[in-house]
Amino acid sequence: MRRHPANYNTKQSEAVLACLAKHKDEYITAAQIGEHFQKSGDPVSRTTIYRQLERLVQEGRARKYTFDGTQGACFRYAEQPENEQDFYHLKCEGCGGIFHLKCDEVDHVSRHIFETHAFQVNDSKTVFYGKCNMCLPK
Amino acid sequence: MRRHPANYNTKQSEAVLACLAKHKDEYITAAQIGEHFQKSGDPVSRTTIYRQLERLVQEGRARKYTFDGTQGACFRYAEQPENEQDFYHLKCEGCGGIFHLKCDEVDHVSRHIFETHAFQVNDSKTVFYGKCNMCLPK
DNA sequence: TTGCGTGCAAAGGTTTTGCATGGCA
DNA sequence: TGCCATGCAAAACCTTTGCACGCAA
Repeated sequence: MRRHPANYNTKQSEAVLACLAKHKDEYITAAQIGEHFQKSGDPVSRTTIYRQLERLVQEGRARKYTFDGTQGACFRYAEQPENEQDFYHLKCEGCGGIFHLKCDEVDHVSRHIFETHAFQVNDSKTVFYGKCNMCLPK
Repeated sequence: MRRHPANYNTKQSEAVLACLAKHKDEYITAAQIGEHFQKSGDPVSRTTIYRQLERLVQEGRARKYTFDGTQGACFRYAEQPENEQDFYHLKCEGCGGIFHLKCDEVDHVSRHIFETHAFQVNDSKTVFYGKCNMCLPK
C-alpha cells in the first residue's frame, strides 16, 4: 500500500508536530522539544526527535532555521505556516526574540533583487538582524 | 604601558588576520583556518585560532557570522571591511556561495523597517537566503 | 618576576550513526 | 515474515575552558 503523508505518522511524529504547534513561532530547539516531552511525562529520545524533525522538514510540515544564538549556533524548528505564506524574520540581537514581518516594501525589494541582481530570494528564510523596539538604547 | 591594538599582536594573531585577508569574502570557518596553517607548514592549535578570532572580532578587525550551512551550524569569519561600510549578504542555498549586495533599495527598506516596524536593522549581518543566478532552475 | 600568548587535554554542546529491539501489518 | 519506528550508546563535530609551559618585558 502506498502510504500517504496523512497516515504515515506514528505517535511520536504527531507528538513532535503538536509540540511545534504548541510552541508556535517560538523556533524551539531539539533539546527544548525533549524537555517538553520530559515534562509531559512521556519522554522521547533525542534521536527520535531529530529523525521526526528531519522527516517533517522533508514533508514540508516544518521548517528548519539556523539563527544566530548567544551560546553558539544550533538548529531551530517551527511549524510550516498552514497557508504556505512566506514572511521575513527579524532577529533581535539584544533579547534574542524573533519577529515576523509581512511587508509590501520588503516584497518589492525581494523582486528588485531578483530583477536587478539576478538572485531569487527565499523570503521565509531571510533574516534581518538588528535591535527590536524594546532593546533599542533609550 | 598601555598597549595599542597595533602592537598588541603576536605572530599568530597576525597570521590569523592574514589568513582572513587571503580568503577575503570567503567566510571561512575556524577549521578551514586550521587547515590553511597546516598546509603552510606552520600549524596553529585550534584553541589559539578561536582565541585570536575572538580578539579580532572584539577589536573590530574581523566579523563573525552564523550562516546556514549544509553540514551543520558553525561560525564563519571574515575580515572587517577597511572602510567600515556595511552591505547585505546573499546566501545561495544551491551552491552555498555568499554574495555581497550594496543597494539603495535595500537601504531604503532598512529605513522603512525602522520607521514603520520599530526595528533597527544591522545591515552587515542581514542575510537574504535564496538561489543565485547559476543555481536557478533553467 | 610578572604578564600573557600558546597548546594540550578535557569538558560541554549539538547532531548523526550503528545496532538491536519491538510493534504492527 | 518483513518493514520500519524507536532508543541506547557511541561517534563525530564545533566551541570553550582549565592548566601548565615558555617567552619577553
